[in-house]
Amino acid sequence: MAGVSAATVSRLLNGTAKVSEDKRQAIEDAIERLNYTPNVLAQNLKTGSSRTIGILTQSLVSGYFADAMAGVDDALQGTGYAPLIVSGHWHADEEAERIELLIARRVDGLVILSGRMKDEQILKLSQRVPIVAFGRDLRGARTYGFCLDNYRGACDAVEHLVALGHRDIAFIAGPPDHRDAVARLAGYRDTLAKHKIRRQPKLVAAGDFSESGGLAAVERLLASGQHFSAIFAANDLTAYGARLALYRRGIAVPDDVSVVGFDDLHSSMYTTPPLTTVRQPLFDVGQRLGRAILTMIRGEPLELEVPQPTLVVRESVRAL
Amino acid sequence: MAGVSAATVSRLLNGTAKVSEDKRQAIEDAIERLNYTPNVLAQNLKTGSSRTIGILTQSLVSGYFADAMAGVDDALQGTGYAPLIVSGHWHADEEAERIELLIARRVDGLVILSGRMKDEQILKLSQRVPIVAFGRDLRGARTYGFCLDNYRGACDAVEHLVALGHRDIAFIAGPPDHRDAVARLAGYRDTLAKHKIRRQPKLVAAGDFSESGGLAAVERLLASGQHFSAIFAANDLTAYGARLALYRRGIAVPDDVSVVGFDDLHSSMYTTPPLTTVRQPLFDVGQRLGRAILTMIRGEPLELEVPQPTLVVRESVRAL
DNA sequence: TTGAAAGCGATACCAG
DNA sequence: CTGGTATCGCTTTCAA
Repeated sequence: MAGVSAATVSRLLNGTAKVSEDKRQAIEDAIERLNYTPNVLAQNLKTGSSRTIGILTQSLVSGYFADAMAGVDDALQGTGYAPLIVSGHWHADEEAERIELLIARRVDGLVILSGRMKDEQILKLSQRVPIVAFGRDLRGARTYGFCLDNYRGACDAVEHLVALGHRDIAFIAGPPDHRDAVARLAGYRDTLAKHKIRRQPKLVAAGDFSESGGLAAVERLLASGQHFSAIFAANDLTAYGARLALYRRGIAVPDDVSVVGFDDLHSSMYTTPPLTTVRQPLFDVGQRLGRAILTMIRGEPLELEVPQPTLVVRESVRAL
Repeated sequence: MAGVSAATVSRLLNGTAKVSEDKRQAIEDAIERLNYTPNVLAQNLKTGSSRTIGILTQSLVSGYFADAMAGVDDALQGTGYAPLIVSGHWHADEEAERIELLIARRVDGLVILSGRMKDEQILKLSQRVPIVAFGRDLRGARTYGFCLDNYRGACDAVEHLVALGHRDIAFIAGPPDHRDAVARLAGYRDTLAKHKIRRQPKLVAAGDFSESGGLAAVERLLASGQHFSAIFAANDLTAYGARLALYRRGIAVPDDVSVVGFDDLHSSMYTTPPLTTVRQPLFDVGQRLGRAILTMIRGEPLELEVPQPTLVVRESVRAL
């Protein structure tokens, strides 16, 4: 329609070579009139790149993962890359399956958020596609993975409680097979030990990173008869559940019992009282992941510094 | 490697025609050894279908949209279609831009969750790709859009309050340019009128569907000196903010003031007290959207019934 | 600066 | 049942 060859159109659109002014005009007119959009699929087939980044999350409805995904999305914005998001639902098999789906679609890179797959599996996958991961320590030619320092975050939380005079501090744990949960428990234990606070096994209750788990844990804690002036919950959701259990028993927060969470979900700013918690900068993490995978795809060396969790003091803790 | 033509491999993989047992074996061996995965991009180019469904959301971090997305994802599961998610951030221009990106990637269908684009724009877009939308009433050859009955949901909420003896009911509105927000306000007004409760303009405070908006609204409400025994918030986030504002003033919920929300986010089950609210079955909506777009792609006629919002009574309201 | 032509990896029609 | 061949829409030499 513009009276030129396809090659010329391609060159104009990609800026691959100079195109004379009159042809440029003609081409742009035709594009306008035809409502033409290049077929990315054909481009991909030719170039071998889909300009798509696969994101494997574990949940589409979790505020925790959502923040990280938003960060990745933000980093991809304006780069010509689009995110293809799939969820593994915390199930190794499903994760592997969804990743195959991404690879079949020829994603140029993969961002993996947590999960239960083995590190070796990921390493093997990285032969097929560059990968950056969050929630695991990975280093390789086409792989990079990092964690936040959950141990230190937990230490900070407990230090805070201890500094305010708390000695009987209960802990509601996360899933024992989750590395972050384990690190947080270790931080709790070690900090108590550091301050020579006697360990009371009854003060550690099992949880599962969910509100209902936190609620049930507090009921067990209360039933055990063991005294505690503060609760450190393995994550914010757990803290929400704990807070509700306390409310049901008429136990005031923070007047009767102090509560500290972990993650700093958006909503933690608006709980009653606003929750003191350890902030994980997930959006920031997501951005770094997004930028990292792009750098890796370009074949440039990547230098990443890992952000730190920080204690956010709000109103759910009081001094004893 | 299997000593057969590409055509035969294609036939085997797609079950398009019978393939003799020995060749089948040879092909499968080769696939195994080569770690071969069909290049979906090339398939797409040939078939003209990307086996991808574009989802336009407005926020990656909102529990409201997350539920709907999870529903779509669930409906797509096992169908061979994968979701490509982009966010418009409540900005018409950005929405249009992100949709172009999806179309350039040749998505086979589009799921649009809310947004600020004009219906006409969407109708025009539907010439290029089939579209199902949530949050707008659309009917067309390759378009289908529906809303939940926000008006009725709001009526139910206010009826509940009135039935329990509340007369001075404050309302915290949503963005005035948001159709759901408008419908909820209308439901509030009409229900009061129906019960011959005098309209008190001071009892309607502006909000923006966010926690901070709810918090500020309650402060203004309190400052106005106008008495109210209950607050109906245009959405749950607003209710959270309202609840915190009340807490800061030492006003108990529900003893001093009752609070009702709208949406029924997950976390509303664990606020203190658990929030009475109007439930929008977003996951269900997402599933229907996912199934609908698939039906539409197959060219089958679609018959959709729209689910209803329902009042979920929890503990943030008391009888007067 | 431009066009012709080859080719990316599949599918589908046509013979046989 | 199977192979050859054209084709999908684009990018990229190679010549002109």
